[in-house]
This record gives sequence, C-alpha cells and structure tokens, in this order.
Amino acid sequence: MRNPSSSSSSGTTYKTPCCSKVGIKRGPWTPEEDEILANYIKREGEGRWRTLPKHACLLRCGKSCRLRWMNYLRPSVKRGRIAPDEEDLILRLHCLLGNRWSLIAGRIPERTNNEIKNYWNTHLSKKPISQGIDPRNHKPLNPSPNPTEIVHDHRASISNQNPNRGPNSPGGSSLQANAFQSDHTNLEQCDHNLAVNDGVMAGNEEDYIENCNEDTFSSFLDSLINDNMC
DNA sequence: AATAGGAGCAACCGCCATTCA
DNA sequence: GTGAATGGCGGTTGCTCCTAT
Repeated sequence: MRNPSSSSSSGTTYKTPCCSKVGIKRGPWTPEEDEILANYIKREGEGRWRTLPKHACLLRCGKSCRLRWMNYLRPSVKRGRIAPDEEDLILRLHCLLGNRWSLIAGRIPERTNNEIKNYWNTHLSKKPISQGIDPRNHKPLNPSPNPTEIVHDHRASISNQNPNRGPNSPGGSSLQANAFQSDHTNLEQCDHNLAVNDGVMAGNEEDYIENCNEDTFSSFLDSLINDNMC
C-alpha cells in the first residue's frame, strides 16, 4: 500500500478480519498511528500485543501492531534497496533453507522476513526459472538422474521441515535441530557434504544434535554457505 | 491521452507451538 | 493434564504505481 489514505475506512477491502471486533481499523497505517505505536513501545517496551492497542489507544488488532512494529517501525529495520551482496546471501540461504524466511532474515542484518519474502517473490524467484531451475526446491525444472541432485534434495527436505517455525520462535532451537538433523541425514548421501559436516561436528552425533544451539547452527550454516553449494 | 497489464509491496489470514492459569 | 491466550511464522491478497501499447 503506497497510499496511506486508502485504508479500510476509505474503501479498501481485505479478506475477512482476523479479529471480528467491530471498530478495529484495517488497511494501511497512517503516520499518526505509526507515531502512537512507536512512542508507546519506546515507553513500555515490546510484547503484550493483544492488550497494546487498548493501552495505546489504537484501533488496531494486536497482530497488526506487532507486524507494523516488527517490519517498519523498529529502529533496527533497514529500509531501501537490497544490495547485491545481500541478494547473493538470500539466494544462498534460500538454496539451503527453502522458504524459511525468518531463518534467512536472521542472518541478514536489519532485514525483515517479510521484506525478504517479498523480495524473493518479486525478484529472485525469477532468476532460477530463467536458469531452468525450480525456485521452490532449486531442482532442475526438467530433472535428470544426476548425482548433484542429491544436494538439491536435501535442500528441499529442509524447506519441508515445519516451515512455520524459525529461530526466533519459542520452539526455534529444537526445530533448528530437527532441520539440522534432517539436513545432516540427507547430507550423508553426498561425500562432499559429509566432509562439510565433519568439519562442524565432532564426537557423538546424537548429543550434538540434541544440544544444537543457535551458535552451532549458525556455524553449520556458515560452513554450508561458504562452501558455495548453490 | 487513455487504458490494460504487470510489478512491487504493505498488510492480512490461518495455522501452529508455547506459555500460563 | 487441559484448554485458552498469546506470539510468531509462511502464504496470500489486493491496492498503487509504472510501463507498454
């Protein structure tokens, strides 16, 4: 929405409201609403999203407030054009993680998952297609038996691992570990990737996966990215 | 100049995991 | 142990702007 004036109150119609409450405003945020929200969060801090609109005197649902803050009002959010190196990183990470936007965003400073998702859908998803590659799983659009496809398979399997969860979610670390475990299982099919894992993992594998935290996952991801798998 | 179609992106929805009473 | 509330995620929608015809 580029024109804030085209809110629901002025005719914009989105799908059925997430909250059925009458009097909840929907559609684009106005500068006044932004200011109210930003000031309130600066004063009271993040969280308690459901009750925030009432306390801040905003006619919005909590989800809408949270989204607005997370994606646009947070001071740490960088707006503007995606740099070529960021684009490259997004491509690599998507190659490894699939549509796990929060995971990808977590590794690109000051970018939000919504922004990265939009950028992928509008710009980057077309690149693999032009190269004859399926952007959803980075497999060739016309698959042929080829050892390198095993690498693609593991990427697809990661993206299929509970795609609704990321590192910032309450259950993030265990799910990271699950994705990691799945990833590793598939990696075993590829000598090259096994070598990658050997560099990261040492000792008992089960213990490693069980105790996988954000740092180790991060290291693991770094090794895959740096290995230029895509 | 008018208009149709595509691109870009903000905002919403439904779902799921976690937390808490 | 259970159910409601909450937070967070990915997918999708639809409005506005831009460009080609």
